[in-house]
Amino acid sequence: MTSKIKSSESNRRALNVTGLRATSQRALILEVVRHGHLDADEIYRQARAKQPRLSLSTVYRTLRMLKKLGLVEELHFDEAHHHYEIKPSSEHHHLVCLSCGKIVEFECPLSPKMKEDIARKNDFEVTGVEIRMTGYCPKCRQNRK
Amino acid sequence: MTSKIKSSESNRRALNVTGLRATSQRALILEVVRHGHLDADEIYRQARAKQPRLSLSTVYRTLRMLKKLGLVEELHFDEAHHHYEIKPSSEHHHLVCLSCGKIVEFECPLSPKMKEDIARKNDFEVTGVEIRMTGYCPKCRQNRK
DNA sequence: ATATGTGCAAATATTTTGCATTCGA
DNA sequence: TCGAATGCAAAATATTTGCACATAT
Repeated sequence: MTSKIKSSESNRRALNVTGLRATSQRALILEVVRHGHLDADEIYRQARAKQPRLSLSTVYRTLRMLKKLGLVEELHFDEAHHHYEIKPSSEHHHLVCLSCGKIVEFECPLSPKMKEDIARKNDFEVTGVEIRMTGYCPKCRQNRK
Repeated sequence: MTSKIKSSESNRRALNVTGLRATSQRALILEVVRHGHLDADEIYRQARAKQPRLSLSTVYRTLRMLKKLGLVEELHFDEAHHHYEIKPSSEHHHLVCLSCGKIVEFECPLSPKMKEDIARKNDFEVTGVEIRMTGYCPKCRQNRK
């Protein structure tokens, strides 16, 4: 298991590379985002447990910047707000349980082929692919019965 | 070209089938949604041109209901709000130009295979698939040069 | 006639911004 | 030191709700 100190240092390093100031807030937010597919408010709540004076504005500002830097990705699920995750090294997609909200990531070997296919057919330069599937996880299917 | 009267009647019929009241507002909103991938505010503005007393609440309420009935689908693009479209008879997906916002629909022959594959691997019952690609349309690529 | 739907205004939720103060480099 | 980042409060944007009145069936 990665120690807190180690990942905190790695977050700081990640920030330094960008030329931006490595503040405790940014390192903390980055650390929280590592833990899952969270929305701004959840990130805020979790982060405030460690740094009570943190403001929600800072969370939003930091997420926007991390997104622009390509360190985190913004996900668009059913809700009116966004979710965030650390930008995955390899492209991956999401399977969302409509009953419990659980999010499972999956890889899609067919994706590159699909991307190329669609790009050619529509004469687009395709820069991103996002696949979202919805359905019911094993646990929720069982509870229904 | 479909006449206004004809499509208005067909909208009314679509509503009657559901057991709900076919009000002029609902028929109008359904009619506007037919025209493209619009967000609530655009639908409101276009609809108000024909029915100035229409309220934005009614637009939201109607969209929510049409969604629940399965007549329209909610799309999740980059923005903080939603877009809506008439529920397509065959599954289709979206290609969004990051420069001009143009939305192109596409079919994905690989989708059923992919769906089955992911469902099996994750033991999910998959009910929906949404593929969103982003990139640059031919026109915008040309303007850049 | 009556339950359902609408408009309006106000509430709620989400995200952004202005500005005085604080803090990292 | 000094420009960049933060916190706070207020604004902007998106969506929902309560209630009196209107309307489809």
